[in-house]
Amino acid sequence: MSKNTPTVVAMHWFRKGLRLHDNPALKSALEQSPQKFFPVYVLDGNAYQLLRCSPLRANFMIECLQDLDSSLKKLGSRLYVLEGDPTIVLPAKFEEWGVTHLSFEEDETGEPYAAKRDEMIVQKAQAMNVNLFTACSETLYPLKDYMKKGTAGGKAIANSMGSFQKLFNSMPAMKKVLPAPTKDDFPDMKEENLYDGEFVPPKRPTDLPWPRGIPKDQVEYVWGANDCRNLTPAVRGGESIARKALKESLKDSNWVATFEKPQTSCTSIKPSTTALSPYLSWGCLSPREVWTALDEAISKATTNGRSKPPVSLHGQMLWRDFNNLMAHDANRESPGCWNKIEGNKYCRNVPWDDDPQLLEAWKKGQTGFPWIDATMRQLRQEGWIHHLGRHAVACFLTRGDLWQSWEEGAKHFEAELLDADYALNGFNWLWLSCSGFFYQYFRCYSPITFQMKNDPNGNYIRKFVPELRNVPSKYIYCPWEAPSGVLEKAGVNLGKEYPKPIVDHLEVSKENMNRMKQAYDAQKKREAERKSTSASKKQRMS
DNA sequence: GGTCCGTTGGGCGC
DNA sequence: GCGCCCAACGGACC
Repeated sequence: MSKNTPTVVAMHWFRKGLRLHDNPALKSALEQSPQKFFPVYVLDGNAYQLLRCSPLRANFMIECLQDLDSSLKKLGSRLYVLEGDPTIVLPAKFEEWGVTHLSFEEDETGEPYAAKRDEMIVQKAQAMNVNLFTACSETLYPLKDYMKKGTAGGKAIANSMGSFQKLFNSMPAMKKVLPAPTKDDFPDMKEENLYDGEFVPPKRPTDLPWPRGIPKDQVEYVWGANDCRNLTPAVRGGESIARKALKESLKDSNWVATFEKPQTSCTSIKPSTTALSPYLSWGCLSPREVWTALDEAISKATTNGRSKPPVSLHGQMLWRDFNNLMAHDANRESPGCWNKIEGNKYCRNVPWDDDPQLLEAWKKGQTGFPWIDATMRQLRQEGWIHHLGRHAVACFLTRGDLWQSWEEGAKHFEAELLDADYALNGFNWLWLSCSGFFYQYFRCYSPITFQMKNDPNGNYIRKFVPELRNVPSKYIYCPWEAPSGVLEKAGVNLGKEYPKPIVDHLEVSKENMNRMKQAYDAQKKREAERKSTSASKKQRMS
């Protein structure tokens, strides 16, 4: 290196996108041929991913960071884990390490914490003459590209799956999947620059920072040393294990080619779907790589049958992009509205009740409806539930039975699901509560009969609600209908070992349909009034 | 204003 | 396992 060559010190900032494969921002930073390279992750207790975060989720994140660190070490590098507010911690490191180039994957959904954070970092980096390299690799296409194409000529952006599919099919060829960097791509860092023993990734949830400015007794989840001891995560975190899982789940090419989501089971003990969603939401897997892997698997299939979007596996990837696009569009007009009722243009305002006891019973799996409770307990136990199970419990909490706000349900899912995803979670809660995108509120999931035909023996309930494991199949979905002798023999006193149903499903679901109709009518009225006011305003002005 | 559609409802009869 | 009705939503398109 000649004396006059300025030193290139690059930093790649991992946030989501916790992977080395198909990581275009990481690649572009390495392409600057840096003399020093710092892959960093910032643990911020106030980040939305940590603020309300179950022990299983915290543990999953730690596994992702540990894996990233060990993969980087194999390439002669390592992960530098910092702690605090990134907008303060990172500029300090720019200074200390002499950073000249910063790369990161863009967050396009407009999630408020990320949006504010990135705006601030970009400002500070520019002020400090740090060159920025960003890339969109969270979705199959950049959301801004969908927006551009989908609103050309003053069109409204696609807001149904059908119209989104048309938009998707009109997009140009997808970007190629990038290989992971190799040892040669990394600079030789002198030992003193590796900061051995410093900035090490957390090993257990208790190593994670607390939210700042929130008293400990008001933090919803306290990460104790033994919190994960009795829990059994559905999947383990990290890019390495994610790549194995991808290969494994797509090896039966006929299964991949004929996959139809509604035909999969939500009462099977092991996931009947790919269960790759946690890897996509944390970015351990690249969506484009999954898409390509699906193409490859299907090309090897020997059956004639081919499932199609929206129910096929490709279709599941499309749903993901569509949901991200909707979150992006909603937040573009009203920042941070996506997981809220207020100000969300895609959300109808339904006057939900606010009953903490009902909400708590739902969260704990103590509603007295065995299948609902089993599903909610699987969520707590494993951090994952089948999509249709999510439908049923979401319907139950909101328009179906308990009439509680979907915002509360969404918060709980965000905290407990390993695959919690800002865009997808918001979309599905809007959908299930009939607040947006889906409006057929007279189609209501039965908390009793919906799964009877798929799991007549109630094995799923027996696993997750062990109090009921000896109840005969005939009554396993509705123990309150069993003669007392039958329950006694099974060792269950309703109201003691297991609760009586907290509502009368037939009664409240009927009632709630009427409330839904009233809410819709009220919304129509409000809209008509708004229209006539704005029309008369216009008239007055002219 | 009419018609058709919307990833995965429930219940009945056949 | 399929077709049909239940009572009836909004939105796109004509």
